[in-house]
Amino acid sequence: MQGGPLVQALLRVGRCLEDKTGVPLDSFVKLLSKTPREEYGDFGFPLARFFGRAEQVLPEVQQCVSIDYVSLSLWNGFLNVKLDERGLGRELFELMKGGWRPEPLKTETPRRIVVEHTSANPVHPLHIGHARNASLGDCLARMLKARGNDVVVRYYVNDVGRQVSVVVLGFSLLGIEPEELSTRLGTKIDHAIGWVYAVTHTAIDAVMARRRGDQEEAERLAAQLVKLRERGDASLADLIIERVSSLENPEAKLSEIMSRYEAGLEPERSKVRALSQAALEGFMETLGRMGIGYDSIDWESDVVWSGLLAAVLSKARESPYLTKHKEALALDLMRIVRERVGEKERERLRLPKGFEVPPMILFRSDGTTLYWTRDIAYSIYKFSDSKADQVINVIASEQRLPQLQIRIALLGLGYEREGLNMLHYEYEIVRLPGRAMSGRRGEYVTLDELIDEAKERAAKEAALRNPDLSKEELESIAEGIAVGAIRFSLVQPGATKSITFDVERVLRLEENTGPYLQYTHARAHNILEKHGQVKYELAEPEVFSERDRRSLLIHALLYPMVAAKAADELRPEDLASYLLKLADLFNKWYQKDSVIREPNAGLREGKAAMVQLVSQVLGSGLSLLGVPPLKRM
RNA sequence: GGGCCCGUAGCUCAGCCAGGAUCAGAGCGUCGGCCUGCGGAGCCGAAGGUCCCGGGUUCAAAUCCCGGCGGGCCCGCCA
Repeated sequence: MQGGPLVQALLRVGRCLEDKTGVPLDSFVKLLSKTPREEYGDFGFPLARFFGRAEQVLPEVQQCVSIDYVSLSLWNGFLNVKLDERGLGRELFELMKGGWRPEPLKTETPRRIVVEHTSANPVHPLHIGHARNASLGDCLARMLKARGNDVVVRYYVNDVGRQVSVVVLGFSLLGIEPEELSTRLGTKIDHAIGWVYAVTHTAIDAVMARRRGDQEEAERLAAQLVKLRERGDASLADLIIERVSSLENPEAKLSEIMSRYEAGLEPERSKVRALSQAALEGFMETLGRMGIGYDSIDWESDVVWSGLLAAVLSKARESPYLTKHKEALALDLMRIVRERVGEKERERLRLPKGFEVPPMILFRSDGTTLYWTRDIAYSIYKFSDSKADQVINVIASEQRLPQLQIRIALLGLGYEREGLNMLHYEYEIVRLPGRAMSGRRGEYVTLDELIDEAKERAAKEAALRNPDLSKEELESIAEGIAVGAIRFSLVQPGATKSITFDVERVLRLEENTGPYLQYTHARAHNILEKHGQVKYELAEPEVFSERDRRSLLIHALLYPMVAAKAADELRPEDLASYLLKLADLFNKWYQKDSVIREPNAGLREGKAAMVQLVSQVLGSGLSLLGVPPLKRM
């Protein structure tokens, strides 16, 4: 029985209601909520808003539902659903005996969905900002998959463009390989690359600032270089700075590397690839620790070299929307909007009314392409390669404009389906106190450091509580707590909230955190461990007459619907708050009622079944959030 | 200047999209309790708020509309 006894019952009510009153099931599910007062029943739906003559049809609906543990009533325009906990319990025990487990309700309209996330540039280590992207993206993918969709997770390696060229230039000025530097600095390779990137980038900017006479800026950058110098190898930093300063035209150097790479010429072709690959391996190691993986790694350079980009560009050249902007070839997006975008499209594109869309420049004057140009081609590829109905791009909201431009460009170039079904899942970036993080200045808190710090704290705490644990067990538990704490803290606030990074907050282990949920799960698991196999046939539904157990039961049984809704609405934060509430109810009950010391066998097995249910819900929900559901901690 | 996001307890935030039935909530912090009970990463209690401000719509507004104010982001031949 999909959804379990409660969700099935509620859906039956919804369907009958749709049948008898025409109120869509969707609206019912959307607006159904817990009642504020017990005497109204358990769930309420504001029926009067949709249907005036409720009194007349109520008996019909009731009869249509015909589930003995469900009764309906009307109050103040609300249709209230009251559950009989004994009937619900009886049904639950029966299901559990048959091996039923709570899981998100499967969708009736499965789609093929691509989720592209993280896609950090291979020029600096992953930092806490990327972690938010990765955590959100991975969580969306998990939820959508569990909902029954066919999900393909992709990572886009941005190895074409200016940024990678900066690192390549930096290494060639140093005359050493990334591996060597990594060894010399004693850091992961992506950290070493990030250091070279920051030093080179800042050195170039400083030189340029000085040359154009911006003394103030030059001094600021010089100060930054001092910091960077201390953080790595001072003599190597000096070498980069010195050689950058002696370059006649650093920009021309970068431009040369870029265009040769785009053209696929050696040695740039091997060099840039190798460097990106090295950084990527560092990323995957970190993401692997976080429990995050991909179905496909897509290289931006492949989009260029495979001819995909050329095909799109030739379309663009023949397009009626081709124009010139500041001497460069561009797409006249405003004209596309005027000619191709109606009210419906405007909404799908999320284009604000009256918004002036700037033209999209397709090429730099040195002939190389811009990232958004390549992104048009890649977008088409994501749809075609995965035969996707929808593509979700998890990208910071600061990129809203270019993302919108890409959607409009797709529309204008004849890729209407792609343009309209591409969703920019926006999230606010993580800020450091007082400032944004900056890869090119080397200002960031790396994810590796954060995990290690969290792990250390967790290990201390876990060792205190579990002196019997082996080193290996402790290690893996601490890692689980660290990952749980970090991921939960990044996914729990709504994606539109900007987060100011605060180590203390992220690593907290108390209520309203990932570890709190993990702890609750471990407690539940512990009871079951001590209790042994649940004997469902002995379980007495009467056990749920007690208030706290009753609310726990009802809340836990709602899980399949909550998880389904969170998935459809792409709102992991809703799942997070639901789980917190469940944990609260569980812990409150736990405090004053014992399972294994319950003398009455019927009640004991009933409670055990309830704990089993809660533990399964927590286990499933935590997995969807990417928080490891630990059994001990 | 234009577009978008955010503004709720000292702090971090939920509720707003789909206005209602004790809707003013949670956590942190503060203060006070609970360790001979299945794990105290827990539980119980107290203090703490003009829901940024001003209008409007409505029988009803934290929620919708308009106008302000404060903070953030974007408006680059960077990504």
